[in-house]
Amino acid sequence: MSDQRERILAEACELYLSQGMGGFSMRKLARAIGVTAPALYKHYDSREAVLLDVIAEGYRLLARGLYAALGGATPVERFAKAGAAHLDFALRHRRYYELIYTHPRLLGIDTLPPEVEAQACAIHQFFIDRLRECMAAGIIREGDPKAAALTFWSHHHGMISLYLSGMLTDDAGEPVDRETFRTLHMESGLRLLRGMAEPEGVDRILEAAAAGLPESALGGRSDANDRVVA
Amino acid sequence: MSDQRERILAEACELYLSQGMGGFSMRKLARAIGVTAPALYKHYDSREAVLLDVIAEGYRLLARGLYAALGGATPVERFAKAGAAHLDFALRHRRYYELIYTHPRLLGIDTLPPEVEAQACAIHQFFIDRLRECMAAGIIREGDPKAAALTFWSHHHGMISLYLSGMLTDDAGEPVDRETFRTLHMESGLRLLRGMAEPEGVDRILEAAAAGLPESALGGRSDANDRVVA
DNA sequence: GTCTATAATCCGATAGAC
DNA sequence: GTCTATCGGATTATAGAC
Repeated sequence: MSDQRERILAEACELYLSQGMGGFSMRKLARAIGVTAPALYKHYDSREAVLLDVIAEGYRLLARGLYAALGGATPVERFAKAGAAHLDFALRHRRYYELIYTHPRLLGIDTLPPEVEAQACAIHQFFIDRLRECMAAGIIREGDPKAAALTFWSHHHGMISLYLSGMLTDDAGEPVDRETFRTLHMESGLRLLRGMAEPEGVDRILEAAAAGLPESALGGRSDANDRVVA
Repeated sequence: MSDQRERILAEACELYLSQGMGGFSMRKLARAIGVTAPALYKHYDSREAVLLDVIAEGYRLLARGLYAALGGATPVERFAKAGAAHLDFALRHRRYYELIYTHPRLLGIDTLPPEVEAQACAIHQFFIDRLRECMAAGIIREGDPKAAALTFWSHHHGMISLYLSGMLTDDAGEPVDRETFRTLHMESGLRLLRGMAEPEGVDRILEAAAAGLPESALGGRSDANDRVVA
C-alpha cells in the first residue's frame, strides 16, 4: 500500500469518526488531505471502496483488542478480558462500533467483501470459544457454547447499543455518562450470570409465553417490512 | 390532519421502510405519491418535519402494541405479552424499530420534540413496571426494578439488533431466518432467566474482572471518538 | 499523481401562476 | 393545493493536460 493510500485511509477514518456518514464524501475527504477530489480516484476506485476500507480498519482494530485477551492465563481471565476489550472498543471507537454493527444495506453497500465477512465470523467464533472453555472449566453452566455466546453477546451488545443511541437516561432524563454506564454494564452482566428469575418463576413465564404464542398480538398493518425482511 | 397529510406520512413510512435513509428525499416522496415536490411543503415545513412525524408514528405503533399487553390477567402474563409485543414490532416493522433505536444525530436531528422524548421514556417505564410487578409476584428475583428492566431490555434489544444487522448466521454462514430467530430468542431469554454461570463461577468471574479493571487493555490510539462522546 | 474543467445527477427550498 | 420554473448547492465520477 502506497504512503498516500495510507494517508487517505487514515483521514477517511478521522473524517468518518468526527462527522459520521453525513460527512463522508470524496470532496470533504480530499479537502481534509489537501488535494482535489479526482486525485483520490488514483488510489481508490470509488467512494464505496474507501468506505469498505474504513470498515475493514474498524474490524482490524476490534480484532486486535480481542486477541489481546488471549494473553489471559486462565479461561475465566480470557473471558473477562474479552468482555472488557469489546466494551473498551465500543467506548473508545464508538463510530467504528456503530459501523460494524450497522446493516451494510443502510450504508449503501450490497455485500461486504469476503475478507471482511470472514473477520466478522471470526469475532463471533472468538466469543464462542471463550464460552466453551469457561464451560469446560466449570465457570459457565454446561450447554451449547454457541447458544451461550449468543446470549452473552446479545446482552453485551444490547447495553452498548442502548447507551450509544442515547436511550439510557438517569432519573433526571439526562443520558448517563460513560463511567455510570460502565457500572451499569458490570452490574447487569452479573445479573445475567446469576439469572433473573426465581426458580419457580421460570416455569410460570414459560407457561405464559406458550399460551400467548399462536396469535401475533400486535395489531398493525403488515407493510413493506415483509418484503424487506424476506 | 388533512387526508393528504396522512397520505404523505403513510408514503414516507413506506419509502423509508423500503429504502432506508438514503431513499428518504422530498423528491422521491413526492414522486411516490404522484405529486411534485413543492406540493409537500404545503403540508410539512421541511424534510426534517416529515422525518420527525415518521419517527413519532413508529413510537405510536410500538406503544399501541405494548399497551395491548396490559390486557394480560396476571403480572407474568403482562410480562410475557410485553416481550412478545416488542419482538413482534421489531420483526414486522423493522425500519421503524431501527429508526427508534438509532441515535437522532445519525438521522441529522439535533433534538427530538419533547412529545417524542416523553414517549421513549414511557416505553422504558413500561418495562420497569412489568419487572416491578413480577418481582412483587415472586416471579423475578427481588431487586431494583429499573436495573432489572435494563438487563432484560438490553438482552432483548441486543438479540433483535444482531438479527436485524445480519450478524446472526447459521453454520453455513447464511443469515438465520425469522422463525429460527424466534426460537433462538426464546431460548436465550430462558438462559437469561435461569442464569449462565455455575454458582461458584460468578465469584471467579468477578475476581478476574476486578483484576483487569485498572488498565484499559485495548491498545489503540485515542482518536476523535473522545470528542464525539464527550 | 495531481491538476482544471466538466458532465450528469441529485438535493432542499422558494416564487408565482392557476 | 398543485403546478412550472428556478435558485443555489451538493454529490460521484471522468477527460485530458501537465
